[in-house]
Amino acid sequence: MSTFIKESRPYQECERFDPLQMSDFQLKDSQTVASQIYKTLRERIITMQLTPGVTMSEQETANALGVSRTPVREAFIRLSREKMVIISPQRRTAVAKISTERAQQEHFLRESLEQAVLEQFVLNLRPGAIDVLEQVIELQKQALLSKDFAAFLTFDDEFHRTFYVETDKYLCYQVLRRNCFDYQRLRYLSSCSDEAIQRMNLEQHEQMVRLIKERNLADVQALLRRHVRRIFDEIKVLKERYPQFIQ
Amino acid sequence: MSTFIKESRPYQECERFDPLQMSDFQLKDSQTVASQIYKTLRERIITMQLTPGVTMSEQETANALGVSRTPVREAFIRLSREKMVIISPQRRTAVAKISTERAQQEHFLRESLEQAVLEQFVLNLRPGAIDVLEQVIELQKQALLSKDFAAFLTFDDEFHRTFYVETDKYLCYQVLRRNCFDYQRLRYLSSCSDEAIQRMNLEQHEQMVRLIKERNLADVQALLRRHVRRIFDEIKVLKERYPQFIQ
DNA sequence: TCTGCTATACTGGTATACCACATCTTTGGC
DNA sequence: GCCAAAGATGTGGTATACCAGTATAGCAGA
Repeated sequence: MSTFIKESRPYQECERFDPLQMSDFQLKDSQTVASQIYKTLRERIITMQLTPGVTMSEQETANALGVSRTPVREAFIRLSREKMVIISPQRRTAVAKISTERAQQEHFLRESLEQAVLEQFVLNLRPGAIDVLEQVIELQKQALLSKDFAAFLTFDDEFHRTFYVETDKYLCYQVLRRNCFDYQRLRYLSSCSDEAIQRMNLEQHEQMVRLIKERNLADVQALLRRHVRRIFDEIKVLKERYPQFIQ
Repeated sequence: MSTFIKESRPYQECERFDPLQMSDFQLKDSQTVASQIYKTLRERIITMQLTPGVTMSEQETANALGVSRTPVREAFIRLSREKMVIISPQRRTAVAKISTERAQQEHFLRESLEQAVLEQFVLNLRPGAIDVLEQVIELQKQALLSKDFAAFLTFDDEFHRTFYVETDKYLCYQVLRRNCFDYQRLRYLSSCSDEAIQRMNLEQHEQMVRLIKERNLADVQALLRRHVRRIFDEIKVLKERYPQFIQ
């Protein structure tokens, strides 16, 4: 029943989170401190700036950010609920390693949901919806040209998000975002390391738009399946390249 | 962008959570206090013992339970992340009303996922899986005979959970549980008030098992669709019966 | 009776202090 | 040199105190 990961290495050898990484953190008045810390840490974990296995202390993070432990703790609790960090009471808190088992189930969830959403999208196509997709693709092209990989992934998300927005399924999209965390990290590892993958991603998006224009539901669903499953062909490669991150 | 619900009534008229309801709460050493409070409140909200709209104070809850505000606050934060309560900073915290919009999207999520899981279940039917389903149905029958409605709903969940367990999709099941909260509350309101609905539920389960035995995927998926959509035929009735709970 | 001001009580957000417990380090015996 | 016991250190969990902002009630003036 215990939820924490037993580390074979002694704690003293565990890599620790370097608080200096947070030096550019600036507090805004418009949100609660806890919420800002949560978002910052989440972003840094997904983009692998905080790598899996790294130990994070509530106290150290609070010191580095110049706030008390309370809001930091609230942020940690949120992260642990979403399995981004593993809290071992009285022991330590660490960034969770990427679980391929988890990523596969997250993928299953995403594929099942997005197939259904895509069906609704194609069957009730709103005038102008295609334009939105094509605009996003244009932004992706520009990001690719300027080699801004982070922006490219943001627009990739935006492309898929459009299906949910247009079919009034935005809450479903949020559930997906909050629960497909290991899948996202794998995707980040994969895309950022290889420009060819991003180009293929872009081509598939363009092909999807063409098929949607033709109202070709069967083919667009098949393409989406291949599109989101791509990451699994690369898991083996990623596992060899980043064995310390993936379990 | 604001997430809190504007109440038209002055706060003084808002119904408040009666701490005496928690008088049977007993602390166990095996879990953290925060976790126990969370589970207790969650259970009471889902089973409508804590009704939508009721105001809950961190301090009052802490007093009633004989603990400090800190673990209570952590429980509240968890609940608010799952949209079970709405925290209005510096104003109040209240049990969220049931949103039909939310329930519909939760239903869409469940239907999309469970259809896919059911397909895997039927295509890779494990010997003994049918037995598990039939055992659960037997338990439901007994609960129905003894008019134990809460137990009936538990076994109903257990029936559907079996599909996820057998197909190694348990993490997907957990995502569903944690995100189909308004759907669950509607189902509770519906089932507990009408024994006929429970009988129909049971019959549909039996029919599903028969179709699964025949490996009749198309019909069992169609039946599942009708099965989980049943609740939506009743929303109008529920909305008239409990206008104060549903928005 | 109505309106607007103000004092007060109360809310949730944050800071701080303390605790039990896991781990690490030192120590003292052989 | 080894190893176990004892103390030191650090962790997350909990309790308490304080803060800024909000709602309420009561009062003052019309």
